Amino acid sequence: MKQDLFQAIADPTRRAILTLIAIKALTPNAMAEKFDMTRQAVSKHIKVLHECELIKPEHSGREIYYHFNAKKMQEFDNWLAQFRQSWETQFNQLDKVLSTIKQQKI
Amino acid sequence: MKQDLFQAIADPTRRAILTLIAIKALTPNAMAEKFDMTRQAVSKHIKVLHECELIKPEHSGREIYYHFNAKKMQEFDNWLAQFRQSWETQFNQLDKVLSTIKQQKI
DNA sequence: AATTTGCGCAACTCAAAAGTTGCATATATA
DNA sequence: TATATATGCAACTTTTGAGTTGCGCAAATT
Repeated sequence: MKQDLFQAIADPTRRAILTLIAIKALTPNAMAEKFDMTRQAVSKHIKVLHECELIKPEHSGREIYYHFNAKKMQEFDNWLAQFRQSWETQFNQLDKVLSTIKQQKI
Repeated sequence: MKQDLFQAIADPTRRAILTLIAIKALTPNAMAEKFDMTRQAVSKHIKVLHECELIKPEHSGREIYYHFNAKKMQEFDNWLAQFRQSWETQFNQLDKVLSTIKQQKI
């Protein structure tokens, strides 16, 4: 099943996995040691992250190191872009209010 | 129930609502007209978005205009910050590869 | 005052997702 | 070759979430 990017990062465990491997690639076992759940549960999260290409496997013998795929995460950044103008506008309006208050004080 | 910010944007309908009201504040009825679902279904999405403060209500008689809260959306930007270094690094590495290929062509 | 309209809340159904146990496969080690 | 280790897959249970119907309340309209 093709996984949705937003769905993938909705789970706290998966976000924690991403934070971990953004620093250093890890094997499923290494990840499982960090969380209070079975290896299989972590393995399912890995599957979701892999299917939406947020992580990439690197095989090394019988171990699999999963790497963070920054390129995919940028899609989230691109989605956020549509709102950046809004928040800049709203902050400009806040600036206006603040400077108005300032003037009233004087 | 206190809603999770990432959970809130996991649903496509909720993302569509955010995109809509980032342009112009809307009432629940106005939103429901845009989607092929009942007003109550939209109302539940509004509840989720409101609980995590991604939207803010403005009462006007019996109507409620929901506004986009840009400030809250910035928290995603803050979360993404931890990955920015990763993807700049990964793109620098791509640049290296590309310039290596370029040199081989010459 | 009676009716319509806009909205939220509660109970319910149904589907999906998180987590478990058990098993199969491939690689490493004794 | 036998055994231990690393991983993925399938079946199952439990939890969560999306959507519906039905209801009640408050504001507007008649």
